[in-house]
This record gives sequence, C-alpha cells and structure tokens, in this order.
Amino acid sequence: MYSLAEENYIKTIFHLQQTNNGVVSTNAIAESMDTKASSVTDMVQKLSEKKVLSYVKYKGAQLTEQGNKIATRIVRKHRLWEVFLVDKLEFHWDEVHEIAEQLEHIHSTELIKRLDKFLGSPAFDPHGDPIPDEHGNFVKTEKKLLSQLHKSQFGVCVGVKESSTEYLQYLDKKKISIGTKINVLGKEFFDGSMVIEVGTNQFFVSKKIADNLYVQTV
Amino acid sequence: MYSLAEENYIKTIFHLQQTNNGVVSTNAIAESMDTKASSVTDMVQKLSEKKVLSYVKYKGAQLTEQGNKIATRIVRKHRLWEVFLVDKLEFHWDEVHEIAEQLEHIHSTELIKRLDKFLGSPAFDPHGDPIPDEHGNFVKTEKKLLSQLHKSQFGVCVGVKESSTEYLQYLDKKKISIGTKINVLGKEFFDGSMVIEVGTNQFFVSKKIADNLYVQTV
DNA sequence: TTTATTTTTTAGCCTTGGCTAAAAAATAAT
DNA sequence: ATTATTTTTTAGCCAAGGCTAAAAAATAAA
Repeated sequence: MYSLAEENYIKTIFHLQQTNNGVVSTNAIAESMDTKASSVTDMVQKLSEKKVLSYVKYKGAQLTEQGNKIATRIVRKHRLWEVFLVDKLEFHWDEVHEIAEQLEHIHSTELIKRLDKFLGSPAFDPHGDPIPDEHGNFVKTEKKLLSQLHKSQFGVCVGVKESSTEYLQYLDKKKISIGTKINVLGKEFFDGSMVIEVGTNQFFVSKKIADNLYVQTV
Repeated sequence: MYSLAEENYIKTIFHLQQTNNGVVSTNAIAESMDTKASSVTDMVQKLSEKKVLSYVKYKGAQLTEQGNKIATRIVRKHRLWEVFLVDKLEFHWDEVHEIAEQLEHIHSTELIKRLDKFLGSPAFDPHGDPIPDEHGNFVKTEKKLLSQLHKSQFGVCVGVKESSTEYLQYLDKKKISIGTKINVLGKEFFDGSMVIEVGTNQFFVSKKIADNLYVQTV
C-alpha cells in the first residue's frame, strides 16, 4: 500500500511522462507539484528503492512497469469519480477536479469495480480523457483543432484558440462548451466546412469556426 | 480544516460520548482507536487548544459545541456514503464500513449536499442509524428487542440475542437480516405475539421469536 | 578550456503523529 | 491512614514529508 504522498508523486510523474516522454526531471516534478526540488529528490530515491521507478542521479526518474500500473489505477479512479460527479451528481465539468483529486485515493478494488459498472463502464471522462480499463489499458488521445478531424470522427471540446466575445457567444448558442462531444458527420473538401452533431442537433460550421476549437480525439 | 488524525479523534470521542455520556477518558479513546493512551493525551491537549473539546488533566475530554458540529458532519458523511454504497452500488450492508471510513474524510460541502439529494435525503443508513441533517440534528435511536416495540412502531434489525441454527434459518426464510426494516402492524397483549411487515410481506411472529431479535428504533 | 550559470543533491532542521519507559495522580485495598 | 494498584501524563525518541542553505554536477558561455 502506498501513502497519499507517494501516490501523488507517482501520478504526477506518470502525467509528466506522457508529454516529456521518457525521463522526468526532479525540477519538473517539483514545479508540477508546487513543492521543492530537494523534497522531490528524497521521495524519488525512496520510490526508487521500492521499485516503483528507476532513478539516475542528476538525470531523472522513469516509472517502472509496477509504477505505471499504480499510476493508471489512480487515473482510472480519478476519471471514474469525475464521471460520477458530473453524470450522477450533476456537477459542472469544471468543478469536479479537486473532489476527484481526493476520491482517487480511496482504496478498494471492489468499490471501483462496482462504480464502473454503475456508471455503465464509461470510456471517457467529462473532459474527454480516456479512462483506463481494469488492466490499465487506454486509448491515446490527442488534442487537435476541430478542423483537423475527418468525416465520422468525433472529439470532445477542450478549449478555444481565439476567444472573441462573438465566437464564445456563437458556441454558447450552439450549446458547445468544454466537455461537449462533437461528431463530424461530413466535411467539404472545397472550403473545409463541416456538418457536425452536438447532442441531437446537427448543423453546419465554417472552416473559420472549426479552426478555433480544440478537441480531444482518440 | 482538520487533519485526518484529528477528524478520527473527534469522531471517536463523539461516539464514546453517546454511550459513556459526558466526559470520555483518554484510556477509553485509546482502546477504541487501537492506539496508546500517551498518544491520546497529546492529541487531546492539541484539540483542547483548538477549542474542539474541553479537557481537564486526569479527568477526561468532552467535545465543545464546535467539536460536536465537526463530529456530526463526519457522521453525516459516513452514513450518506453507506447509503450510496448499499443502495446504488449494491454492496451488502456489512461490507461498507471500511470504505465509508475513508469516504467520510472527503472535504466538500457541495458534494455532500448533492449526494444527499441524489440519494433522496435518507434519514437512516443501512444499519438503521440516523443520518444527521445539514444542521447536525438527528433523532436518537435505541437498541431494543423486537418484542419491546408497540403497534405501528418500526425498527431496523441489528442483531440476534440467541443464535441457534433453527432461529437463524427461520430469519433467513423470512428474509430478515441485519439492516432489514421491520414494521409492527399489530401486537396481541395476551401472549405478546405480533403481526409484522418485512418488505412487502406481512406475517405473524410469536413472542419467543420477537424476544430474540435486536432492533434499532427512533 | 576555463569560467559562469543552472540544476540537482546533500545536510541539517521542523512538524505531525505515533511509541516506550518512567513519573505522577487518582483510586482501591488494607 | 497508609500502602498498593491502576490510570494518566511527561519525557524522550522515531518515521514520514517537507523546507532552507550549502555543496556538487551538469550545462552554457566566454
């Protein structure tokens, strides 16, 4: 069993590995966790002894197989709880992170098994991030512009590129906000315009509109 | 904000006060928490400085108004989560304590407000214990024998007095187990026999049967 | 290739919460 | 009213995690 502090380090290193792919520096960890590099060194050495990660002095840390397993379990819990909070308790997508940050440390495999079933085994959390399955497998997602999607692909809105009032009002009118799933039903090669589906609504968007919306895709 | 350790002390002292009513000894706390009396003395002195409880050396501790408020909030969370685990995740009543013990420390008033609503603002947890409302008020319950109830009272099964195989098999057949709600529809003065309702089932029980079943009542 | 600069580690200290052993109070027994 | 026993507290120590300041590597610059 790992302590709260250990779990948080493992989780942070896991996430930093996704982008910085490979080895993670103590400084990067310290910045991400809002702590001091010296504290990180201590913990990383401890986790190295526990075989959760491999660590070379002055080089950086990298999760082992075991470390990755622990990390994905925590991520799975975090994202399942986020689904619960949004789908069942009707929280808004942007209010759930802090609470899920606490819930992710509840220890009980049976609980997660049942929670998953109760939620209908969702594949994505409310932010469009994939939920690892019980074996730790999950699809890789990428952040793209809506305009980069092809016909019959889908993405989950994660942000805007340019945020003029007019554009945000347009999105509001079309009921597009962070977490909204968008299906691309068709795409016109000539001008890059698209027909998309939002909820049960289907409508046309110009390339200019699709060029300013970031979506998370599988 | 109180630490995990502090919350556990407050909760334990609260529960010990219910029975030992009034002042609680450091030894009693130590035994209940499976720790040493010397550790309890330290913590109790710390909580006394924080005005969570009043403490007189060699005498014992007693929660203040503030301490009681903190305690009932934790109890409320614990019992709401138990309802969630049993009603929604289909855990059995006796599997939920350990998990609820963790969940009760999640900090978010909004979460509890919404969880309560989601569960339909239950008044009792799966063990028949009352759930404090958002102001900390809750009905006092008492453990009685089923035979002590009167007509149109109800109780929640919390245990048996004598546990012969025959008796347990009888209860099993009648679908009575810990957590089962029992309504007393009628009571015969002559022999103490009763007509009770279990789920949608109504049937007759002799005094001998009613004399061996413990129920929690309001 | 030295010298600067940045990054990382080490050393030493702090707080929380726990433990043991010894001292002190309270309670029980003679 | 003493003595014995139990309960409670104090004193001193330990591990986990964190921090600061100084030392040591690594990297960049001259």
